[in-house]
Amino acid sequence: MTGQSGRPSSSSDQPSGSVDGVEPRWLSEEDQRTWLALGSVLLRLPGALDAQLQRDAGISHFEYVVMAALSESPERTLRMSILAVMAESGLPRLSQVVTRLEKRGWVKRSPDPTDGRSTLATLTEDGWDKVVASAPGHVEEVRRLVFDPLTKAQLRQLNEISRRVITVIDPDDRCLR
Amino acid sequence: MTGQSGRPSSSSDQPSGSVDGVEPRWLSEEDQRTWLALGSVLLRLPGALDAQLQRDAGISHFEYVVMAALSESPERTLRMSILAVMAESGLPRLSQVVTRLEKRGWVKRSPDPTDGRSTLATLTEDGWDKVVASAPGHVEEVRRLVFDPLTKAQLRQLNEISRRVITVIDPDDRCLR
DNA sequence: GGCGGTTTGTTCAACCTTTAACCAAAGCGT
DNA sequence: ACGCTTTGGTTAAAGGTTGAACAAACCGCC
Repeated sequence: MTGQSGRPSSSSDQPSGSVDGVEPRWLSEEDQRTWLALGSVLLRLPGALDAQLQRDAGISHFEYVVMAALSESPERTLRMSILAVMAESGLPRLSQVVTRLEKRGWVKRSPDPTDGRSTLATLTEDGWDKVVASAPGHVEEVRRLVFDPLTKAQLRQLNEISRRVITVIDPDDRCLR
Repeated sequence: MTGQSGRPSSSSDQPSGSVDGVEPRWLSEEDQRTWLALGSVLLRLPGALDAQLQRDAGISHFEYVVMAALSESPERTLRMSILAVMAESGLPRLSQVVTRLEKRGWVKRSPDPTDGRSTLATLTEDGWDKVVASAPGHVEEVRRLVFDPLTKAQLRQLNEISRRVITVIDPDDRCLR
């Protein structure tokens, strides 16, 4: 119930005599149901993904994303700022996660020779093994929760729907390529 | 980039000679793009909603949901445990948020006369005013980010898609009614 | 070459969430 | 009525995230 947009069932219901000038366009019954369902997905899908990785691999989804991004980069290395963009997180958050991963021996930091300000994060051999070991289970879960229950047509729609929503939230986004 | 399922571009790529027996079914190129886009929505839509409410009303999305749920209940009152289910949160989280809302004068607690264990949360007059004041802006944002950019057909699909995903995550869910 | 302004990254503090422990009241069998 | 278990809720501690402040290095311009 993230959604349903909590329109209090006021006494002055549908009529257009609002206090502040314009009467808000409330959601229709059907739209409310849609919003309710979407809200639930928004709230639970990330949790479910996290749970699987935590359970089977002992890492958070975010940690996985960071290591996965490194694993696909040349030299398995990325600058912190680039990595932050790819992981859709701020620098502080990334910095602490990398510290955590470094302590576990999966990532190591090194100064960038070409730019004294920036740091390079590199996935270690152990880190690569960790990603390889974790990926199948994670992919399987993604497939089970999202791709298997939907038809091909729905997946195409889901792609287009997501794309449109993102465009509104952040018009200049790298996710659209 | 929550998603893309971080399949490390291994040297042993598509072939089915896996170490642990079964080769995972990787995602197709197109599915990866879909997953990437969905991941971005999962990550940013909640943030965008929170941002709007924080900016315009000074409350979090969760606080709004709690108050909205109360505003639609008889007597504007709900038992904590029921409210927790409706807000899709655990009791501890709810308890602290209600404490916060109580301090702001928007909610008050009272013991349940019919059951000495449980507590009733009631939306005060001020709380009701707060919800009424916040709702239009929130609904407008939901509409702007999700409903306006999508076609009627896409909204129907989105409803069905969400429903299916939730069913897999949590087969016995009250959201389906 | 040196000075201001900007980028990059880390650290610190405040806040929120989650997990576990805890207490009080209710149900329930004897 | 007495214990035992279950349910409802709060509290305490631990972990993670966000925002502000800070240090270091680069860049452009004089």
